[in-house]
Order: sequence, then C-alpha cells, then structure tokens
Amino acid sequence: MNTQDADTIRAAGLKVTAPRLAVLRALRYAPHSDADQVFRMVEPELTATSRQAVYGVLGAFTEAGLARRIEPAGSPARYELRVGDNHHHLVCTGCGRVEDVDCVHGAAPCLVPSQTQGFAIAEAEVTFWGRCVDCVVTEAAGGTSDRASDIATASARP
Amino acid sequence: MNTQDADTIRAAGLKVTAPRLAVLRALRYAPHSDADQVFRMVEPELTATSRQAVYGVLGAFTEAGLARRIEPAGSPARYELRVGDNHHHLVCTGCGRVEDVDCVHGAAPCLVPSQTQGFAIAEAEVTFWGRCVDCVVTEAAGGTSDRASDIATASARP
DNA sequence: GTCATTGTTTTGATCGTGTCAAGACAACTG
DNA sequence: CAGTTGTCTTGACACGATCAAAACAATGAC
Repeated sequence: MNTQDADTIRAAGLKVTAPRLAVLRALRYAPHSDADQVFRMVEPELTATSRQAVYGVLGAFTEAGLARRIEPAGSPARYELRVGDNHHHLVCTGCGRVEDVDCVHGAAPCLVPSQTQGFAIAEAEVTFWGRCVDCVVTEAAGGTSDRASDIATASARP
Repeated sequence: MNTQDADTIRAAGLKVTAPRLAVLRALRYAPHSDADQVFRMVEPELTATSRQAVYGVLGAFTEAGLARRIEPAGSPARYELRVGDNHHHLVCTGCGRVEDVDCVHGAAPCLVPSQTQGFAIAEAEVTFWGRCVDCVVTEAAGGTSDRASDIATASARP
C-alpha cells in the first residue's frame, strides 16, 4: 500500500517524500479536508513539519493533477483526490461539510450556458448549498446551533 | 432617481444614509465589484469614509436581501444587485472578470442532484470558468499570459 | 420643529488563510 | 556512492475580512 502511494506520486512526476505520503493518506482517509486539517492529521507521524510544508505539498499535488482544490464560499480551500471525473459538491451551510455528487446527468448536458459573452469556457462547476442531516436534526431539536459543530467528517487514524 | 434609491433601501428595512446611497449607485453602475472597488468608487463623493464602512454597508445589503454576495475561488467577495432570479456566473480565469448568465434552462431543471446524501438542498450555484475575450486575445498576441497557472484544473470532457 | 431612541458609521486593532524568499536537507540519476 | 535537482523548513509578510467601542445621524413620537 505504501508502495502504491509512492508509485502514485512518482507517476505524477513528483519525488516521493514522507510528507507527501502522509498527506496523500490523510486526503484519502478524509477527503475535502482543508490545509489545517491535513496538517493536524500528518503532524503526529512526522517528526518535524509545518503548515507551510502542507501548503507546499497540497500545491504540488494540485498542480500535478493528483489532487483537486475546491473553494466553497466562506470556507478555506479544501482538497480531494477525485480528479478528472467532473463531479460536483454538496456543501452544508451549517457546518461546512462537503460531500461528493456525481455529475448531474452523466455528461453535463445542462452545463452549456445560453449566453457565453464571448468567453472560452473550460469548465462548469456546480455547488449545491443546503444543510446536512446532522445540522437539520440539531436545528430541529436544540434550535440555534449554527456553525457550532466541528468540520471533521471523520475522526480516527488512517 | 435618488428618491427611488432611498425607497429601495427603506423598503429593505434599512435606514437611508449617504454611504448606502453611494454604494447602491456604485453597485448598479459596476456589478460584481469587490469591496475595495466599491470603496474606491464611493470615496470621492463622501467626505470621510473607510473600507470598514463599505464592508458594513455591503454586509447590511446582503443580509437584507438587497444584494447578493458571490465568492469565486481566488477572488475577493463580489457583490451584485440582481437577487432572487437564480442566475449564474461566468468567471474569467485570466483577469477575474465576472459576467451574468441567465439560468440555463429557465427554472433550473437540471439542478437536482442525483444523490442528495440526506442534505436539505436550498440552492444550486453554477459557475462557468473560462477566459474572457480580452484575455484570449492578449494570450494569442503576446503569448505571455498574465496568470496562466491558476486554479482551474482542466477537467477533460469526453 | 424638537427630542429621544435606535441603528449606522468611524476608528483602530486583530484574526485567519495563504504566499514569498532563502538556506538546509533529502530523493533520484549515473 | 557522489552530484544534481527538487523539496522541506523557517521566518516574515500580504491580503481580505472581522470585531469592539465610541461618535454620530436617521427615523418616529411628541
């Protein structure tokens, strides 16, 4: 498994290092994490590391096409390993949680704008805003619980 | 004109003040402006004002449903007065320019995700990424694109 | 018209996310 | 196993945005 991770990184044209392996595993374990969450996940297993190192690794992954960077309004940038399949996202307005959604109609038929204003369009990005199950429940029960819940979608060790 | 602006603000439940009138006019004149652009537009006509005042006004407008706040990845927040008509946006990856696009099929028929993961969906947001006419021309002519390496991870459409 | 209430603006400080630059260091090549 | 090249570390910093408190002005009652 470690070998496969290494191969994945090498195949992207990047050198294999401990921080990169750790970030890759963290992202596979908890997709849609932001830089700080990734940092907290990799920190214990790396002797000495820094937030900047994580930024560097995430930037390299993104540039190499290994990861995708999404930036929902109001959240810091988040990263995921699903690339190249034009999928979209559900974002919870309560806790910021992000979930994947497959492309709406397979080949994105409805994503051709009626007026292009002369733009050379490269990509259509769809974001669904709503409230996740937890937030709906908490809301119905307690009342004002906006923004209170933690952002972590899972919690354990990779 | 001025009276209509005042009525618009009053109708939203807000007090009418000089900064608000100025910001309203600035936004109508230049939609999709960010806070700093608005500030620079209203600065000359207000004796003393500050960026914070603009932030305050824009925040009040947004909360009152008078303006809409959009936050394209890589840009500061932008504001527009078109609200309540579920339209979408074209964003230039070169210069950050934003243009409006009417809802793709009128009533947003294609914006129902296949899997909702239990989310209570409130809204679908569509952003088209591409390059505006100016940027395409500049690119073809000069070659050195201003900010070629940007956020857009080109997802190859079959 | 005048006054009090309430909301708005101003001022200044501060936070969070993310970037830049330089030196130390480790991974791949031959 | 050594050299080259890219990566990590460290520290400083830019930028957008927010918060708190005091000065102030717009609305509504009298």
